[in-house]
Amino acid sequence: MNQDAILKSLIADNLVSDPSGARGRLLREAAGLFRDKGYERTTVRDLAAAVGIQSGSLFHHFRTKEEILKAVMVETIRLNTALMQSAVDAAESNADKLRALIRAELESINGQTGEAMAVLVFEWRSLSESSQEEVLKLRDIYEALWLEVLEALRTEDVLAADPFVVRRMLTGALSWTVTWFRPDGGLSLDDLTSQVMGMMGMKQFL
Amino acid sequence: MNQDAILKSLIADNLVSDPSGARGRLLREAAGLFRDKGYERTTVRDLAAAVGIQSGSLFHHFRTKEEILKAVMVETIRLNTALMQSAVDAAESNADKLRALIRAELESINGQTGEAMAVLVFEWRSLSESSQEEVLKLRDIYEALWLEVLEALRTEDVLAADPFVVRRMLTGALSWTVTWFRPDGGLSLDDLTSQVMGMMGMKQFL
DNA sequence: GAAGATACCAAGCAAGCGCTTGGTTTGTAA
DNA sequence: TTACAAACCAAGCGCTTGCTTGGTATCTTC
Repeated sequence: MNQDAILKSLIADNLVSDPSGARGRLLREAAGLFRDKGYERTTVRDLAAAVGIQSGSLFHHFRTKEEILKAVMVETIRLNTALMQSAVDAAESNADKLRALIRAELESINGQTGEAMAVLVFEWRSLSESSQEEVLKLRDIYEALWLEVLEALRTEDVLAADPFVVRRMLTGALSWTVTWFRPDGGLSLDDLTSQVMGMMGMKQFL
Repeated sequence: MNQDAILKSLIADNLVSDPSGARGRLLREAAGLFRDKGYERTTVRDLAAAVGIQSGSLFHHFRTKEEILKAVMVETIRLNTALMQSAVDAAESNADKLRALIRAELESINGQTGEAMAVLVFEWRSLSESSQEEVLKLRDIYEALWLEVLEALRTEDVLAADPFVVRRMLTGALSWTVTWFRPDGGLSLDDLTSQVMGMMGMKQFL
C-alpha cells in the first residue's frame, strides 16, 4: 500500500481530515502558523484570516483554540504511525527495518507533514495536561514500532547501546533536522538516512 | 581551572550575572518559569512575583520582557562555552575530547544550567530577529569547538559520517535528553555519555 | 549628614486576547 | 417550495497583557 492509499484509508475511517475539506484546510494552515510563530503568538484572528473567515466563525468548527492544536497533533500521529507501520512491514532484515524507520521519520519531519511534526515537538507544553495524556497514548503505539526493531538489533549485537536510550537519542537527532535540513542543500533524505546509519557505526549496512 | 573558578572569572568580567545578586536571581527564576510554562505564557507578573517585587519594578532592571529572555540565553551560552573550552583542553586524545564535550553538554543540559539550556532550545522563536542574530554569533564560537574535534576524528577514520551532520545530530540527541533524562532514574550522566559513545560505534573508547 | 543615585511601589492605561452572541446566508433533501 | 441544519458574519464583552508614570524608600559616597 502506497502513501496516498494509506492517507485515503485513514480519511475514509474518519481518523484524519480530508485536506481539501474546510476542517483539513484549517488544520494545515494552523500547523504552518503554529510552527512559524508558535502557538501562543498565533491568534484566532490569524487562523481565521488564513482560511478566509471571521475569527468568531472558527468556533463553529472547534470549541477552543487548544482543540485546534490537539487536532493537528492527533491527526499527524495517526498518519505517521500508519506510514511507519507500512515501512516496517515492507522491509526484510532488522537493519533494513531500522533504515526504513529512520527514512520514514525523516520524511515525516521534513516532508509534507513537517510543519505539523515541528508543532508536535515544540508546542507540546501548550497542550493542557489532559490533552497531553491523550496524545501520549497515541505516541506509545508509534514508539513500540521502533523498540521492537531496536531490541532485535541489540540481540543480534549489531547495536552496542540500550534500545530505549538509542530510540530517545534518535528522536532528538531526527526531530532536530527540522531546524537545519533543507532538501535543496545538496543532501537528500536518502543521503541523510545513510549518514545516520553511518554515525551509528552501521557502516556495513549503508 | 574548575567549574566554580570559571564561573567566578566570568562574573568578574561582567559577562555573567552573579546568581546571588538581584539580576542573577531574576534570570535564574526566569529560566525556570520560561522552561516550565514557556516564554509567552509567563507574564511579567509571574516573573516579578518569583523574586518578590511588583511587576512594574522589573522594568527598572530590564527595558522589555524580551530583554530578559535574551539575557538568559546569552549568559548561558557564555558560561557553557567557557566550560566546554576547559573540558576540551583537559583531554588528551581526540576521542577523549569528544567524550569530554558530550559529557559537558549533557551536564549543561541536565545540571545547573539545564533550565536555561531548555529555554535556549525551545524558546528560540520568541526572540526578535535581531536578538537571534546576536545570540547566533555567540553560538558559533561554541560550535567551532565541536567541529574541530569531529573533523580530527573523521580524518582518523574513527568517524564514518560527515562532521557537520554528526554535530547536528548530536545537538538534537543531547538537547532532547532534557525531556526524558532523570538523574535519579538509575542512569548517571557518565552512563549516558558512554551510551552515546557506544551508539556512535565507538565501543573501543568506552 | 547632605546629595545623588539606585531600587522599588501603587495605580492604571492602551492594546490585544479568546470567545460569545444574535442574526443572516448557503447547502441539502423531501 | 418548503423546511431545517450547517456555515458563516458583525459586533463586541470581559479579561489579561506588557509597559508607563509619579512618587517614595534605601543605599552609597564624600
